[in-house]
Amino acid sequence: MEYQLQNSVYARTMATDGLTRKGQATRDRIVQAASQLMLEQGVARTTIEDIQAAAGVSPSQLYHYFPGKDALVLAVVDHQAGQVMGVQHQGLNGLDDFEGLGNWRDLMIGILAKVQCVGGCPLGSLASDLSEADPVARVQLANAFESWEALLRNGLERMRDRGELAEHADPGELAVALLAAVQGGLLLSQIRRDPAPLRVAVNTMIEHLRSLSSAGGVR
Amino acid sequence: MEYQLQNSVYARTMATDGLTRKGQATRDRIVQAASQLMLEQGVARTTIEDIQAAAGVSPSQLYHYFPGKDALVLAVVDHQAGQVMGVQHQGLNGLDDFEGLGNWRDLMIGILAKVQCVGGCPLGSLASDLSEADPVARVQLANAFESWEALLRNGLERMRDRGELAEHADPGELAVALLAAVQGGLLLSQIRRDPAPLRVAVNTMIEHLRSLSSAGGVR
DNA sequence: CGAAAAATGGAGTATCAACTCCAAAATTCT
DNA sequence: AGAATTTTGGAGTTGATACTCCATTTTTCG
Repeated sequence: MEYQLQNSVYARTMATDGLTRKGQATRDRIVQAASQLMLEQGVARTTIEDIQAAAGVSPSQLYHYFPGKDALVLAVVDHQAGQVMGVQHQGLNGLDDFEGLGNWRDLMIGILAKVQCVGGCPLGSLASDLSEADPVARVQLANAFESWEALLRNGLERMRDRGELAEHADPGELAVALLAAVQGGLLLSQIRRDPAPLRVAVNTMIEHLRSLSSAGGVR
Repeated sequence: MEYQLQNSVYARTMATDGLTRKGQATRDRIVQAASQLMLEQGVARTTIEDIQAAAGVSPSQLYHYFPGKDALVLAVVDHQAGQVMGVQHQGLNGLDDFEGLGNWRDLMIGILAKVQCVGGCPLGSLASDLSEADPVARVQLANAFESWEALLRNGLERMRDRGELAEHADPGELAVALLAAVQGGLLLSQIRRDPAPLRVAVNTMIEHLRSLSSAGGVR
């Protein structure tokens, strides 16, 4: 089963209907191009002209689908949230043991290596870029991280219910710590151009969870 | 003893001499203003004019001290690295037990709360902002993180030598994980405007270290 | 088919942002 | 003091960038 954003903030914010199939395709092409460029060079450094060229559209087309750059940025945030949550859903869906946790880690490291650590986390980069510049985007990103955290928390709760984690383990706090390890690890990996920091950060958190397993971890 | 950057990359890169006392003051004012603005709104969104206004200098003054924006950005990176390392040195200097680790955590949380989570980590924000846009700045930031990591590693090694950590604990990996927890926690705190994520992320890592204490942690 | 709606092409504009230039004032040094 | 050097003021230039406008083509739908 493919993951899908059921309640796109953007869809709620902005009319997506009244668009023909061709129109949808053009709009998608714009969002796609904008997302990649903004991930690679930052939001402010990405010009409308860059996006036009990459998407192969004219100015009038872009402004036909988006009132301005700000609106396009929100669409990009939405798109990247969907992408990231798709991967996380894939990696965390039905997670209930340490093997699943290892697969999730490997999934992320694989993706990071594939892009050679360029861009870091699409959500994390946008968050850092937009937190102080665009209050609307900040809230939207905060919600995306909330969902991500919930996904982790649910998985950890399943592990606890299943007896893989001790009773006194706090899935809520552990989810936050795990998410922070991922984000911090990705940032360090991005700046060092080396997947190792992400791997070490996540592995260390997994080790911590093991020490909280009902068995008491390896001693 | 006050912490001081002994080998400023900028100092090595750029002549700082031939400057009169007044000149130094003006230059410092520019770097100071640029650092704050770039932290608050990002590098690309901060205009030279913004900086001129905030520092109270004319265009010719700014270009008298810096060949262009890129050079100023490098000076800002250098300045922020010095600021952050100053705090970290203060928090980690002579660290050799869990009490010190708690003080270090409280120091960071206190600073974060003081600015109401705006801007996040000066180094982390610059790293995310410049990693893909400015290769020179990226290397400079990578070096700063390297120093930070070394500071952590040294502290953890002292703890291990002192018997606070088990023999098999790996200070190198734990330092990376701790740094990632700080960075990830700061990012989440910035986007949620709440110091809790940083606190939880760091506390979880400290808990992990406790589970690696020779005593075997609280059970 | 044919009218209405949607999509597109492309030239054009107004503003902003980085940077330049040169003369004048302040400071340093002998 | 006085020459050399550093610092400063501020108008001006060049190019980039977000956005507009309107005519034309394409698609939808009764």
